[in-house]
Parts: sequence; structure tokens; C-alpha cells
Amino acid sequence: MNIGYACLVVGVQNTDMKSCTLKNASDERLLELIGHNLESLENIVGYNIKNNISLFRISSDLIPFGSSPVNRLSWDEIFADRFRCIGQKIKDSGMRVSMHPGQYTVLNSPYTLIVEKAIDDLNYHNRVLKALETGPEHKIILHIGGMYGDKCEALKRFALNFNNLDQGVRDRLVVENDHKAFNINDVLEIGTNLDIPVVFDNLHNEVNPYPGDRSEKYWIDQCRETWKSKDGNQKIHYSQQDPAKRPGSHSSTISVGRFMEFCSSLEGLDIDLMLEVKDKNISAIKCINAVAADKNIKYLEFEWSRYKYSVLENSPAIYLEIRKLLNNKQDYPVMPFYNLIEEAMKTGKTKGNSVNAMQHVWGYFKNTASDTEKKRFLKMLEGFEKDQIASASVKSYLWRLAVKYDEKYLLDSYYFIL
DNA sequence: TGACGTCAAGATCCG
DNA sequence: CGGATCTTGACGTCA
Repeated sequence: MNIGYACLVVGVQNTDMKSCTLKNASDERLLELIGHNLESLENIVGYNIKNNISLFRISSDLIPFGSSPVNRLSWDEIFADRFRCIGQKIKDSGMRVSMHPGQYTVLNSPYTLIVEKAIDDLNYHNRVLKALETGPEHKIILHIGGMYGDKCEALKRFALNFNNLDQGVRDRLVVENDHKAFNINDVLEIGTNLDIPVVFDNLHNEVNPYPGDRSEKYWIDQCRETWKSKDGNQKIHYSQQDPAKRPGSHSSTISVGRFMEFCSSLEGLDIDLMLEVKDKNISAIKCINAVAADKNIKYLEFEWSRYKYSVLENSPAIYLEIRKLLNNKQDYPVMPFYNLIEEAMKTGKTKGNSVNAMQHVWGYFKNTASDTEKKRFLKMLEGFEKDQIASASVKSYLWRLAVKYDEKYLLDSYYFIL
């Protein structure tokens, strides 16, 4: 089972994707951006390897305007070596990557122009995966598109346009159920007809179900039939509903309890699981640790080093409780560990607890920081205590100090992002 | 015509 | 000036 996350990494330096507006998209600017983004991608791949994350969706923003006529660059040739080098790392580590054009790539549109743009976009995604020299098990996931008042015709148009795609794209293409138009039964029908794999998305299925009371496991089993050996392991998308937002909105983090319930419902199926969640890599590591075969407390200790100041600013009581929990080095209390962290994150921060955490973090710079830095920190702290400035301002100053003094322990901490 | 979703660029405001 | 915060951009469909 591979577990991964989509597109971007939170809280890790030099992993951002840069872009520009259409009017600024000169060759020079685009070259600069692509170079930067490839460097970020390489760092992301390195981060994934270091953290045992073996599934990753590459951002469509890797090449700005990758499928637009404004980008006439032969970027796959210009950066061929960089692509090959990154691809080699992917291959060597056994990582599986994918790409996922967004909701605006509509292959089944009745408008020729839109279809042409969709084809260009699919070709672009394939061009990236080809430049990385990845095989056809590194997929491009696509939604079916719009309904236009006639589902049957819309499905027919999808099939027609699919059959006119380049072989390279067809070899990688996977279809997914969406939250509005095409439910999992529709997508299975078309996937079966076109002989391409189907990704089951649990939250889309919750919001836009096929009528009846089929279980998730039933649909996952059905989808499994569409995955052939050339396609690699079956893959699904997994996310949880954000209780505060509209149906279909992804939660900020994955609740480990519900995740494990879902895993046990799979009854041991070996499946690749792409998480769609706001905290991205953070939830990926959580879920990987939750199902780890190699139950070594060192993984939890490493996690604790990243979470501890966030927990401290929310709940000193839980902070102490987790420390106690990790005392027995023979144990692997992964569920209580993450449950306590999730509970702490839901606790409202009091000013006193925030200040306490700020002072703990400041402790790393106490002896190295200059007098002006010390003065500035103390002034900010005072400002925060008097409600004059936000805690985020103090934290972002502490982050700048962490970067300046290269405090490795803090640079890995979730304190600055959660 | 605006909402939808997502991210970062770009603009503006503030001390 | 740097940093925080708001608005725009890019995409197509649908009400």
C-alpha cells in the first residue's frame, strides 16, 4: 500500500511552485520559472524519499502555461537532464507519481475549441511524465467533464474524443467520479467501455452517489477490475469532509481514527491511496505511520519533534500526556498518539499557552540572537500580550529567525504552519 | 453574471 | 522599506 498527497508540500523550504500572469509570460520569465519549479520538484522528491512517502501527485503548475500557446518553449528538451535526474530518483526509490488536470480541462465539451484545449492539456501532462521517463503506471487522472443537459450524449462525446487522443496519453489516462455530474457507476461504465482504469473517490461518491446502498468496498472492487497489470496497482482517492464547509470540501487534516476504519473496510486489499487534504504531506505521514508494518517508536518520536510546539501552544496538558505516552520504547502507541494530537489541535489557544510556546521556541535563539533581535522579540511578545498584534506575526518572526540561524529542529517543526 | 476551487501573483495598506 | 492582508488571475460549466 502506497499512501501519498497532492501537488504541494507544506512547511518545507524550497518546494514552492512559481507562476506568473499571462501578460508577463515571456520566454525568459518562463525559463526562469520552469528552472525554479524543477528545483522545487527535485526537493519535493527528496523530501518524499526521506519520509517514506511513495505516492505523489505532481502539480500541473510545474510548467507555467504548459498547455498554452504562450509557452512555445521546448522545455522538455531544454531541461531534459534535470527531468531525467528527477525521474531517476523517482524510479530508484520506487515512488509512483501522477498528474491530475483540474476541473477546467473538459474533454467532452460540445465546443471544439474547448476540446482542443483539453487535448493540448492532456498532451502537456503526458509530456511531463514522459520527460521524467516514467512508465504508463504513472497516471493522468481526469474527470469526465460536463453534462450539457444530456448525460448519455456527454458520455458518448467523451468516448469519441478519448479515442482520438495520442496513444501515449491513452496509455496513462484514468477516469474519476466527480462530486456533481458523473457518479461512480457512470465512470465505471465508460472506463470499462474504453478499457481504461477508474479511480474511486470516496468523498465524491458520498456527495454524488449512485442511487442504492452499495458499499464503498463494492465500488472499489468494481474499479479493481479496470486496473490491468500494465496500469500498476489500483489507486483510489481518499478524503474526509470538512464539517464546517459545504459538502465535498476537503478537511484540514485526516482524522486518523476514521482513516483506520476505512482501511479496515478494505479487508486487506493492496491499494494505492491518494489523500486529498489541506495539510498535505502532514496527513500523509500520519496515515503512513498509522498503517506502518515496521512499528518502531522512532517514527512517532520524529513526529513528536515536529508537532510538540503546536501541541504546547494548544494544550500543555496533552503535551505532558504525549510525553508520557512515548516513554516506553518497546511500544508503538500510534493511535492514541495521533488522537491526542488531533484533540490538542481542536483546543482553543489561550494567550498564556501561546506565550509559553513562543518562549520555548525563542529559547533556541536566546544565546545566538543579537540585542536588536532580542528587543524586537520581547516587544512583539508584549504587543501580543496586549492584543496589539496577532500571534501569527510573532510566529512568523520566530520562523525568520529559525531560517536565519538555520535551526534544523525548528525548520522541521509544524509550529509555524498549524 | 457570479459561484464554484485552487493556488500564487499582484496590489494595497500599514507601521 | 518590509511585512501583512486583500484582490485578481486562469480555467469551463451551470444556475
